[in-house]
Amino acid sequence: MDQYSSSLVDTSLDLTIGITRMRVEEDSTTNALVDELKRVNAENKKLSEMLTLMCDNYNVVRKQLMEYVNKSNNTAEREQTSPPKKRKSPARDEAVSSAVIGGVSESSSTDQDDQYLCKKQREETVVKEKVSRVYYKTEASDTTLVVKDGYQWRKYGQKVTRDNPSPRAYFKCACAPSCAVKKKVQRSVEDQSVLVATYEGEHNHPMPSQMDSNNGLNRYVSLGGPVAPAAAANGRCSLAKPVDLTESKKVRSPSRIEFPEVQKLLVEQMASSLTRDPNFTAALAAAVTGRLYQKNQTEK
DNA sequence: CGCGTTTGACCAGCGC
DNA sequence: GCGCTGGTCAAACGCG
Repeated sequence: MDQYSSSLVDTSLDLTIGITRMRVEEDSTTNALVDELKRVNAENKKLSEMLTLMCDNYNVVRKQLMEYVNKSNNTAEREQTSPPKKRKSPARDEAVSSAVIGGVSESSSTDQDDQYLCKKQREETVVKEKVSRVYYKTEASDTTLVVKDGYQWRKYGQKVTRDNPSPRAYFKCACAPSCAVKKKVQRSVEDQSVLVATYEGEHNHPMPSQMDSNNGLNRYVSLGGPVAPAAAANGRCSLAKPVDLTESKKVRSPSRIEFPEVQKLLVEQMASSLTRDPNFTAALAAAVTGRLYQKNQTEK
């Protein structure tokens, strides 16, 4: 019996030792996981800081762009002394403020553009109307030239232009002639799923309907500009209704970017835009690997 | 039948 | 001056 008891004690001791060892191993594994988690968190924090820095830089650049555009508009308005010509210069020499929708941004300037700008620099720039360009990301299967920007439009023409195989549609605000805003919609040459809408003029009436701002096919974020259509909404503008300029200003004001949800959307769009840019991803990968390499070197 | 869209014709600016 | 091109007009057409 004593022998049995002693073997039982030995077995229980072995078990205790085994459990303790397992716990120690488990603890070390947990510690290793916690360390790894801390390391990943630190990396995430660094990346987050980088992104924040990029956001700050982006905001600074955007602010400078807006100031430049406003300055150009003011200068052009002062210089606007000659009678308006019916046919305008290409949109490139106009004060164009752009927006980014669905992660598609305005393409960078080409050599042709540079030549054009050099040529144009010698000429006096006359801006007749405020022009903004908005990019709408659509479904690739969607072949219509309709963008849901919250205003009611009447199509009055369609034309195939020389530089783009896809047709360009011409729209007038349905409130015309009281509102003389026009827009041109054409698919992007680079990406057929992107609709490029060029707005000319400024609505002198509030948006017919502002319902369900995120329900539409097209998601959009405006960087500000003379005409800033809100997202997907349908409705007919009423000529009988008095024009509510305060509401109109509320709708068009660039300050709406300060709304948290819009700001969040802006960040999402920007992040999406950046991650789609191979140059950016390459630069980001280089930065991350560089930091990891640096960290490994310091640990050794 | 009314309204919106389509589409060919026409107009006017621009470059050669 | 002529041709090219973008922009607009308006009759024809389709849909509800």
